[in-house]
Amino acid sequence: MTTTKRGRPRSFDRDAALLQPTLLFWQHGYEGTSVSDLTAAMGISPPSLYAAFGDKRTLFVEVVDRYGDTFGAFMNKALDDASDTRTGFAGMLEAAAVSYTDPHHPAGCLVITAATNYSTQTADIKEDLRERRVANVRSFEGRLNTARAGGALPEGTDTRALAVYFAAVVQGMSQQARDGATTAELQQVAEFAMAIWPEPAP
Amino acid sequence: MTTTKRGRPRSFDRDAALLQPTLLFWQHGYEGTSVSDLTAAMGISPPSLYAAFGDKRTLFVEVVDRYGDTFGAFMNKALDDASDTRTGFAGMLEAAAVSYTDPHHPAGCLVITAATNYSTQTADIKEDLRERRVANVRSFEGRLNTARAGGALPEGTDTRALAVYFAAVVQGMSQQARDGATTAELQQVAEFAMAIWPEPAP
DNA sequence: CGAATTCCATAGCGATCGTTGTAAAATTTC
DNA sequence: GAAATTTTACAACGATCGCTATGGAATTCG
Repeated sequence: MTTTKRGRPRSFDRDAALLQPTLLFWQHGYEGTSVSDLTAAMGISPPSLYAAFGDKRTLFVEVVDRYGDTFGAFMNKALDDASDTRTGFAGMLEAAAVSYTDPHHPAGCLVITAATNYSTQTADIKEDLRERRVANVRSFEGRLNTARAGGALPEGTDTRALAVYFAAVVQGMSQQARDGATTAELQQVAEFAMAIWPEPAP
Repeated sequence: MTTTKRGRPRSFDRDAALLQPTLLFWQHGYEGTSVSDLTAAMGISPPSLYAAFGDKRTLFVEVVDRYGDTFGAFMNKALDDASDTRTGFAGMLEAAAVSYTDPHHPAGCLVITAATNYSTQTADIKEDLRERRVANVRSFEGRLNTARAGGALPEGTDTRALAVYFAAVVQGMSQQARDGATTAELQQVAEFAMAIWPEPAP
């Protein structure tokens, strides 16, 4: 028994409209993007934005969540799909090199760059993104632990340090992409970074 | 024939007063730091700040210049002081691990983080910092070229890619420091990163 | 001393920030 | 068609932004 929704219908596709805020927050960050910028890019008025998405913070969090499921999904996908942990990390770095320099969207990673500058009022936003990055490092560490337990890494491997290393490389690639590095340059960086991986036991 | 300056003397030490803006911009970034934040931390009123330092942009640029000569000087110092290029880069990464996690000042590097989020009005500020980072990559590349010419690196070494790699590692370490990585963890990252260096000819 | 000069704090400028009150427009229900 | 409901655009809210006009306080010169 579903009845059609009453009242004036929304004049825009809520889901499709999320793309513009994503691109703006990605390029300029949370504080660098004003509500006026958002409404202008989306072609709607402020009350429509607030009715559909809540306030600026709520919209931002929804954008970040969605980013993780779309533009940012390559990371876990590469790690999950690989046959072994080593090629998983190698594929993840390679995918980052391509994604971070894709000309169809802003350079780098939204989660890394969108809230590095923050006033006192927006400290919770930067904290939200920080926690996501920290969780990602821990995810790396977990995968490396599994690999070590399975014999794919030497017993004494410091998986924590290795996880921080890979996270740093990814974040450095994001920064380099924003500074103008090319896809080929970042692919070289990705390849260089894998030199750290301990030789597989023969 | 120097005559004493007339008029009411300045009530604060201009040079010493620069530290507070440095720490604020370092922690919160250009747009995340308001003039009100600055004057409150410096203990002076807005007209005093504008008379002594010009507008917010001018103050920021002076802060960045000064940062390069003080907190950020470790980088070129480590590279310059080393006996060979390899230990130079190793020492630079090691110094970054220590400096970026020094509890006496904000984590990470001001040049990397202080203007990643920017509105249309402050695009020139982010561009200024970007150019400084790009210049730094080129400086890396120049040092690596010298090393290759001197036989310290194999003839076929892609020094450009290697420079981008080291820049990415440094920037990733800065990000990790801001996210809470410890000195020891970053020192491990620095050590890992040097695994890329080609074996010296015997 | 008075005059000139320089810096100080108060207070407020216009612009923009994120957000919302109001009322008209557009739809479904009855 | 009338009532109910939801979205729309216009306009404006208080707060904060970067910045400055004004006038008093503190110093040196003559």
